[in-house]
Amino acid sequence: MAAKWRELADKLAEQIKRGDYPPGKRLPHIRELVDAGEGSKATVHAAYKALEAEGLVTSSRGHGTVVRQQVPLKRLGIARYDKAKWRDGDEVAFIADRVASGRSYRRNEQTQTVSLVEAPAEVAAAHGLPVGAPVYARARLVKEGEQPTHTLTSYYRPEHVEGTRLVDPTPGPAGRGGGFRVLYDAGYEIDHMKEQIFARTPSADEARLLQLPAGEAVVELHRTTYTEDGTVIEFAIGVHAASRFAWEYDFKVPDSAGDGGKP
Amino acid sequence: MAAKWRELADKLAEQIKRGDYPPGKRLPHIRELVDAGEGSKATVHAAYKALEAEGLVTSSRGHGTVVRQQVPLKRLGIARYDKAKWRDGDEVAFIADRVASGRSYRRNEQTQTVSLVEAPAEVAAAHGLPVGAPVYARARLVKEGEQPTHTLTSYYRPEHVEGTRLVDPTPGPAGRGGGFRVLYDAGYEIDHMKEQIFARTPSADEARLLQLPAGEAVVELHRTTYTEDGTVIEFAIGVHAASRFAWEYDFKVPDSAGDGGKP
DNA sequence: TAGTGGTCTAGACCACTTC
DNA sequence: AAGTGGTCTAGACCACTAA
Repeated sequence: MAAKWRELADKLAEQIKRGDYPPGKRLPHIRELVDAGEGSKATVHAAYKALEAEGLVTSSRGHGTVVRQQVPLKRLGIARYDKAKWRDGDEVAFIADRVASGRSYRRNEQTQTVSLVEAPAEVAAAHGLPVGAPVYARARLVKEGEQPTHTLTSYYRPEHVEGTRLVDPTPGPAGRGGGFRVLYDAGYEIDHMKEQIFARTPSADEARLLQLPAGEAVVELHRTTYTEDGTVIEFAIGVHAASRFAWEYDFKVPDSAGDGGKP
Repeated sequence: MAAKWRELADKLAEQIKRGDYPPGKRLPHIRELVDAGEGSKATVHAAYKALEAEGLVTSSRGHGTVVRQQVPLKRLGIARYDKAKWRDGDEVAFIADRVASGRSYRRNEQTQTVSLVEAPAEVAAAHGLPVGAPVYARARLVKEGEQPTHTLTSYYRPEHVEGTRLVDPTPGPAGRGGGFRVLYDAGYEIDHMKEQIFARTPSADEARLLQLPAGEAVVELHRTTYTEDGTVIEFAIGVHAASRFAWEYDFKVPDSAGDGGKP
């Protein structure tokens, strides 16, 4: 026999999936269910908290508990890095992606701060530097309308970016073409990349910054960008609200014994 | 002022990260903290539940609350599909990957069931079939020792696999070379793939099957495998415990205006 | 100001593990 | 049998939102 709060949560989840409570609709108030004999306030509250952790509803004080809108996943394919977009056009990679998916675009949806910091271990390893070496960190918080969707922090070696727009401490987006364009103009053309992806529980800070509902995970992306000769020109760490993104990769099946997939 | 249970949870999390409670060590019992004036039993319990949701500890009745062992992420690169491994050798892709990372390998770490089912929407779309068309589903549950790590269900079109070892209803692994080898022997050589990745909250069923601690997310992987002429020969859905895997992809930066990255 | 969800207490009982 | 975490109650008060 499952716990009472579990049974109640499952019952409500079932009703939500059946459509009894469409997205945006309020669930019964906690006290109503208490009066209806579903248990004490703490029990009903536990059920609601479980539904929130499962991503089905969001609760807010003074307002109620409403069924969450399921926003479609934004699909991130490697086409978002297409050189034509940032070299010849006027689009930053992440924005180009949004344009392609038909969503609106506003200039102030990205905030940025640049600072010179001591390289953390992961950053140092990616750049082949000793831990604590000075690197430029360019941190962005990206929003979709009012809602933050992810953070993205790029780390550069000082000798690559000093004197460029990238390290201009004035807050604001990198401007026409974005960071890759600035590097290109500085003589560093990006050639290939490595992306590493995993999901984890957000820290309390990240949950606040990204306004994550209780129980939502984040996906961390590590992107290493190389020039043709293998120099690491950028290492970036992204932290994404898990419910908003999917990643997509196409590749040939490798064949180390033949010639059928070796890059 | 944060809630009392939040403060307690943060304090304990801090102590865990500082090393006061190394992995495997028991945290103070709930009643001890109640006696120490940290709050009522419900309050301390809420703090412990938060720590569990954050992946730091696991609680069990009659036993106590212990600090979780942080297993290193298993890195999944596309090299795990190397043709040389399954075509010329004796290894299944996922096992080859484990051998490469120096872990032990046991035959019975994978269970398998095969059945003919009506294609769900996603499967039908991937194979270009109408929803409900018959497809073979080959479902595996993969374990690392005693602990389940992920499920992987492959869907095949009947005309591709009928009469092969793949649809042998006898439970057990696919045998020498794995599924790709069977397809290769049947005249279908895999050539390229598409992988889609996203994280989400597990269903109650998945949490039970994968023995997930409260609050741990799953990563869902959709893998479409093509022959050289573009025929979809396998569509697979994997559900992975988020804390155990990372994915890794290398690729050229595309250039739709030139020749520098077009596959 | 009224109504919402969120926190907290004190105490009871239950389910499970260990001895 | 003793001790653990888990559930549940009844009731109080707090923080926030909307009319």
